[in-house]
Amino acid sequence: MPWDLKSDRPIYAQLIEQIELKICSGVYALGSKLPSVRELAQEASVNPNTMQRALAKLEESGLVYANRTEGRYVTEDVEMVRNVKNRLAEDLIEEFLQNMKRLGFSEDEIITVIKKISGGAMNE
Amino acid sequence: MPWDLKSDRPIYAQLIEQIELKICSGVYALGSKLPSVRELAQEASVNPNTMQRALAKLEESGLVYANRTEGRYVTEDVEMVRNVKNRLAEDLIEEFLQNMKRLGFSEDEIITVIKKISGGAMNE
DNA sequence: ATTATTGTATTAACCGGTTAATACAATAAT
DNA sequence: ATTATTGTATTAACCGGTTAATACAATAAT
Repeated sequence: MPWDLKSDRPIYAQLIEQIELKICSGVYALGSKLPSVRELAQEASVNPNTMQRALAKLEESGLVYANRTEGRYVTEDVEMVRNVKNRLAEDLIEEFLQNMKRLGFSEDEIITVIKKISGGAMNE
Repeated sequence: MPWDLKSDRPIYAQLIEQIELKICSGVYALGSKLPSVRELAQEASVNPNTMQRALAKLEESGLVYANRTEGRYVTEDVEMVRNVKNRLAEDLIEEFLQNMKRLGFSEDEIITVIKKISGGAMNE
């Protein structure tokens, strides 16, 4: 899974999202050790400072924690990860519905169209 | 409908989207005259240059056109607007599905959750 | 003991989007 | 004819995110 960063938004914010996603989806398991700042930065092709900034924010929110010279770990708090996952999902859904409605789609139409597309060639 | 611009992405890009939305949803009707650059800029609380930039881009794509000193108009091309609307909807859906899947939701789960939320207190 | 790797911090340069101020030609409105 | 409004253009300043280079203390690995 590539990091696919777009240039139309601050990179550090995108990094936060991507890491949250990886934690929620299990790519980075609960309690597991994260790659080092420098490794992650190289992986994502960004400056270590930028990655550091993203990680610091994630630390604020409690999703990861750092042991000074040992490395960084994903929280063991299952509840917290579940909450983050739910929050992310709700945000995605609300924003999506809002935009579709602005485009002039009704809720029924939205569901119909999603079924059609998600059944189709979407999967890659 | 306010312009609700966020600071985490280039404003001109957001302006383009918002104007596209307003055209697709009929707030700015086909062939109708748009407010002047200065008016629009004031409405959206941005610098006229920034609004001008967004409009210039929309002009490139053909969705609006300018008559030098007369003002700016929405295209009369129904087909074009329909296409834009479909493209915007598809983009929204694809991005949404992609993100939800990354979070670990299956297509069935997505539809279930959308039904639940869209039936609920979403509407404002 | 020495070395390599960890997170962390600092400073300066860079870069693109945004604002600000201003000007101009064309023309609709008066 | 004069005036106001239109889109358009230009230049400089500003600002926040990003990069770059570098350094440091702590400690795991050797």
